[in-house]
Amino acid sequence: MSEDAGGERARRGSAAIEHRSLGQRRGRERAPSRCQGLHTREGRRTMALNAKQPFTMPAALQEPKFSSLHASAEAMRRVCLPAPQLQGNIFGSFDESLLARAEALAAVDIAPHAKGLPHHHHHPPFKPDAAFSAMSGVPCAAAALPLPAALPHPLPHPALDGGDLLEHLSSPLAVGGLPEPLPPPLPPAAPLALPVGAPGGPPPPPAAPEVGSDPRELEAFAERFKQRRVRLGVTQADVGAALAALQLPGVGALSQSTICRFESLTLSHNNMAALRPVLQAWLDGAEAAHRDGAAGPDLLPGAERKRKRTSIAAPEKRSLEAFFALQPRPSAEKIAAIAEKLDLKKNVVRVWFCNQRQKQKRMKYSAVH
DNA sequence: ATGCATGAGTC
DNA sequence: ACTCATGCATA
Repeated sequence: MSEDAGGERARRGSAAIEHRSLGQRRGRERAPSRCQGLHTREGRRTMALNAKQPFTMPAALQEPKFSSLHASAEAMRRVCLPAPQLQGNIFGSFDESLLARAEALAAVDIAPHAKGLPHHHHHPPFKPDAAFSAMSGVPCAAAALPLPAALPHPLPHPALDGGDLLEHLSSPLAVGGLPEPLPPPLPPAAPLALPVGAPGGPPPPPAAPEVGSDPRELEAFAERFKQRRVRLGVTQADVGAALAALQLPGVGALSQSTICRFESLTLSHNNMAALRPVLQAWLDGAEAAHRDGAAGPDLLPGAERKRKRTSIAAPEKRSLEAFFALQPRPSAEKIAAIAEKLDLKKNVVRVWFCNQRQKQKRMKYSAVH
């Protein structure tokens, strides 16, 4: 988080907004439940290049794999989770108990973490692929997992052990890969706009679906990608913006955030797999252009800032984490109760839980082999 | 690099 | 109301 973090920020402010693309809209606008002071935005491009896209992707990129993989994962989850929460029964119907319990846990959490470090956070040692079973409490036999995933202990049983519940942080960082040592030279030029018809025939048909979705492979690619990007002297934001120039069907620009997450493997497995071919394509083009001596980029700065970000204070956050350990998927009622207890908007709490769940499904350390 | 958020697509 | 892919704002 250093090499480009600094210089990269504050460059462009307009890249991908406004794209409202191709008849994707549905008449489904859910009632915005009394907009509770939610920040609004104007237009957005909202087209996931993931699955379920009516329009087509280039043959090379179009892999039913995504949609089906996605689908099966979802299906699995549904099949595996119907079991009602165990704890819920244990503690009876008293939300009070649950809340009190979690609060107690949160209170006991004497924050022994080094606050000074930019890296806070203690993630429960969730194995990415174990998330599914871990969440149900009743693991549904890893039988059908699309990935080689039979993982051991999902998670210490939540409710019964407040002490270390939030504490343990065994970080078995899988360092498996030993990618090429970082190349020393670093030419300044930054070729961004690649010719649509990339010369030199670098169209590597990622034909084999398995290849693209192998966690190990993705991890290696992400690392390689980053190194080569840096080598080209291109920032994450630049890459995201340049993606639009590729003009791949269904692929517009991406944000610095997404590129960053790709490189750090903090995206879902599906997302990683879907993005890989795209970034591969950009890389190929960029390097080719670089060889041919390309012109510098011309990014136009300027943009207006707006939306304010609500931030949840540490104590509240600790409580939320405790609640989450007890119940990753609280009912609306519980969410409301929690929100009231912590004096947060219900929606904020709801979103927090959603994001938390999403976090668990991320790839990080996917050297599960 | 990440936290909180939006929106489409689903269930 | 949830999941997923994404992004703005910010530490």
